[in-house]
Amino acid sequence: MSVRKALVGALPFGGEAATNAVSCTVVDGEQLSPGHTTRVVARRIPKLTFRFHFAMLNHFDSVEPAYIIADLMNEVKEDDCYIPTMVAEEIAAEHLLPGPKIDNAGALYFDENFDKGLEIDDISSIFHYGLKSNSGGLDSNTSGEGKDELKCGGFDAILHEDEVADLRPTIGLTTACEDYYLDVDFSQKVPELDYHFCEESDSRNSGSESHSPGTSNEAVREPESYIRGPDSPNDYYEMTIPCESHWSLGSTCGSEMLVKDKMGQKGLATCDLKDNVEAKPVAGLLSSGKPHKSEKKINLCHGLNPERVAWTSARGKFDISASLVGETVDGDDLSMQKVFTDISYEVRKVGPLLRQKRLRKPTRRYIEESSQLKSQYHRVRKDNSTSSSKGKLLGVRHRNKHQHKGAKAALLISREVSPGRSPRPVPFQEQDSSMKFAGIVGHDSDEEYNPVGCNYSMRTKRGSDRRKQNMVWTLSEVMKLVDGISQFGVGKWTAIRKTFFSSSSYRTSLDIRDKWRNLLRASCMQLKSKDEDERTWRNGSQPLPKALLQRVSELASIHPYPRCGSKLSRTSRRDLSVPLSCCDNPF
DNA sequence: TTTAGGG
DNA sequence: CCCTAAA
Repeated sequence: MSVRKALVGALPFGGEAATNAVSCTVVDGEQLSPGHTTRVVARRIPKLTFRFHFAMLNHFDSVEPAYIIADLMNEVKEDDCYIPTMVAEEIAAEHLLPGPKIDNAGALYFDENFDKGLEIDDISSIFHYGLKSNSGGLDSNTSGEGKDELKCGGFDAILHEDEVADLRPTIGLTTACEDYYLDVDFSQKVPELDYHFCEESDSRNSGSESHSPGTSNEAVREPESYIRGPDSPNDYYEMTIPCESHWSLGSTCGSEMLVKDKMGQKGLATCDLKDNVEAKPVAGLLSSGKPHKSEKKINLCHGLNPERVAWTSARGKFDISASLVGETVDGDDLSMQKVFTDISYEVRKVGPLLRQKRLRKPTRRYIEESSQLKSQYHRVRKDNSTSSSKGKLLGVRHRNKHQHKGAKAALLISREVSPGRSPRPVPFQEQDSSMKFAGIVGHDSDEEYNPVGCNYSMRTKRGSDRRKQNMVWTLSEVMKLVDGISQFGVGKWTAIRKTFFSSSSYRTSLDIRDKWRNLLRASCMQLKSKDEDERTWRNGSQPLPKALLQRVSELASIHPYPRCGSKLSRTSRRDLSVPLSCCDNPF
């Protein structure tokens, strides 16, 4: 049996990818890394199918996608197994098959016949221009014969149907999926799933109607697509895309190229298999139905960023089948929206991830920013609910908060919904100094605090929305802090937070500790200058009651702050003209 | 992950 | 309020 090699795509391990005609399910848990091989199960599925892990989308450093260069057999039968070869070499565009036309600038053009190749009858030609397994370069042989470099010795390790079914549940298993459909009736979901196509692949695939957009098969599909966040970040999901993918990216890794979808819309795309994928549609590249007037920019990165991209491929090039951007909503919740607006797909919760990696909790800043974006996003959705959902593009910008190692990636998602609407997230209405008095009301109702509301202040610098929050400490909060100190002592900030600030999620243990340190200085200062306590509250805040500060001093003597010596006293000496060391032993 | 220290 | 180091 002749074995041909084709690029299957980039997968998270444990994932599933598909070419246009053959889906490839990674069935073992080996981490896909360059040079490694893994078993996949090939199926004929007239869809682009891949499975992905939501943690990829949700967390910064969870799963590194891998890239599969699969060796496809000449004639792939259903449930055939083959061994893909993992390669890491770049794929040169000039080695691509003549299917897409390549000009001297490296631009790839896909004409109308491009999608014809999706038909199963043409699979031999699809994968004819495969990749050499060892070199990673494309086999430029055009004789029509594939290489036999990879024997089918792995067939003795063929997984059977039931084993595969563990990874690929049927459509009936959609109970968990329902939670992830947003704002759309469930009846609108796409009923077709890969297993259905598997069973009738031969008959369906031979006809062109199942591969042409706008046909009856396509007409029933719900164009609106979105992905809802997971209830558990360790779950992974399956996304099925009909193979009527309208556009494809070339395979030149690391270089920019011009791509053109079948609708004739062009775009710039940059592919870097290791680091990122960037697609800059020039004019409606990602929206074949309605070209966009304004340019859209989409950055799709994996690695440290929550934006992910999944690939499928055919004919030795990459086809970006879906592009996802992440947006944390509340904590670990996540909301996704695909970049494609003209291809319907659905996301199903499949099951737990094969291998769990360490997850990093999104930073508070990230959560706040994303929730901000979400609120804006929903407003935008509402405003545009009557208009076509097509054409929505996500401009994704990510930035690193610092250039340090570890790169805490914070994500800025700017959405362009219609020309003229600002793509930038609108910060909360900036609060003036009046809010600083709002908290000093004396009643003990911190639950009435709305962290995103009137008491939330955000300092925004032009261009870069730094989320700085100035949550004014209310008197009741200070009292609760004092109570916490008296109960737990100094240093048990988490216990204090959980006990006394459980309703104030915006008060972290670090905030509490910082406040205590400030209270120490304040109480110390008050003791030093008893008669001019008002002067020091020049910042607009009202002074704390002397009794409270007195109690702070008492608690400071009982629970001395650790190492209250050098630096803190120096700053307090500078700022408040009072050495903090006086608080160590006020009595 | 929490705490301490410093800015 | 932020950041990092250290535990």
